[in-house]
Amino acid sequence: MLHDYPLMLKDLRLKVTPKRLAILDFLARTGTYVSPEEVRQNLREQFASIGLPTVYRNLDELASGGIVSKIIHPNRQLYYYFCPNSNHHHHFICLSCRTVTDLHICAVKGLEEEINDQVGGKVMSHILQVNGLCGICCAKDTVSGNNFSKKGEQL
Amino acid sequence: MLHDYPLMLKDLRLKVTPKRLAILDFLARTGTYVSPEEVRQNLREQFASIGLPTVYRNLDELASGGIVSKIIHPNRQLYYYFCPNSNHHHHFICLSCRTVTDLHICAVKGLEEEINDQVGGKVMSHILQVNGLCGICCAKDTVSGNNFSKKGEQL
DNA sequence: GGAAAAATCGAAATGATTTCCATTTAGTCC
DNA sequence: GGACTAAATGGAAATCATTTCGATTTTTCC
Repeated sequence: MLHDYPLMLKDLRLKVTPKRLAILDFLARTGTYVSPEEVRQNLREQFASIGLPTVYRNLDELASGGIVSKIIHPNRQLYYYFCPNSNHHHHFICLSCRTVTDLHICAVKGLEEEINDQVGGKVMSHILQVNGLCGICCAKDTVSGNNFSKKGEQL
Repeated sequence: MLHDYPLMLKDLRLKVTPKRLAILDFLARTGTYVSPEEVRQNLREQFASIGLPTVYRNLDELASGGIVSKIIHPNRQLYYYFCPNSNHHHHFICLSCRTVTDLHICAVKGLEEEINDQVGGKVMSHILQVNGLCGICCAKDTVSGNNFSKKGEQL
C-alpha cells in the first residue's frame, strides 16, 4: 500500500517538511512500533542535525492527527506505530518483536452502556491495549532482542 | 466494609509496619485514586519522617498483591486506588473528582479469541481503563478542583 | 521575492520515579 | 525478654524520558 505523505500532512494542516516526511517514511517502512529515540537515530542517517524535541513534537502531532498510534508499553514509555486506519480499533502488541496486530472487535461498547446505566457519566477516552507475544515469538519461546528498559513491567 | 489490614499484609508476606497500615488506611478512607505524593503528604501528618521511596515501594507492592489498583492517568502518571476486589474487572475513572467505578464486564475475552485465531500468540497483560466524568461531575459540567498536571491529556 | 506563520535547533529544565546504602524495625526462635 | 535475620525505611542523589525556551530557519502563499 502506497501512501501520499504530503497529502496526509496537508489534510492535517501540517507543513510538508523533509523531516516530517522522513519520520513518516521510517515509521511506515519499519512496520513495528518504535521509540522516539529510535526515530531520531534513524533520521540522523539522513540529516546532519535532528533535535529530539522535533521528533517528539512530530510524533505527537501525527498521533493527534490519527496517522500514527501511540502504544503505551508496560514500561510506561511511549512508542509509535504507523497506523492510518481511522476505524476505531485496538491493538495487540508483541513485547518481543514489536509487531502490532489490529483487532477488529471494539470491546468498549458494552462497557459504555454499563457506565451509562451505573454511573450516568460521560466517557471521554479509554485505553485498551493487549500485550503479549505474537505467534512467531511465542513459537521461539524466547523473549529475544528487543528488550526494553531494565525496569520490570509496570502496568 | 471493614478490612483486616494486618491479615491482608500477612497474606502477601509483607511485614506489618505502621507505615503500611497508614497507607492502606489512607487509601481506604479516601476512596478515590491518589498520587504517591498525596499519600506522602498525608502520612506526614502522622509520621515525623516518611520517604518518598517508601511510599512508592509500598504502593507498588500492594498493587502487585492485588490490594490496590494502579490507575494510569491520561497525564501518564500513576495513581492508586484501594480495590481489594480480586475478581477480574475494569475501572471507570472520573477525571474530575477521581472516583472509580468498578465495571463488571470483562471486555477482553472476545479479543483474546480474536488474537488466538489471527495471531496465534499469547496474551500476557492488558490495559483497559475508561476515562471520563462521573454522573455528578457531568451534571456540574465543570471540571473543577482536582486538575492534574498542566500538560495536556496524552493518551 | 517577501512577509507571516510554522517548524526546527540546541541547550537547559522538568519532574516523576529509582537507586544506593547506612540505619532501623518486625518477625522469630530461644 | 533478648538476639538474630531478613525486610523495611530514610535521605540524598541519580536517572531519564519528555518539555520548555528563545533564537534561527523553512514553508506557504501572495
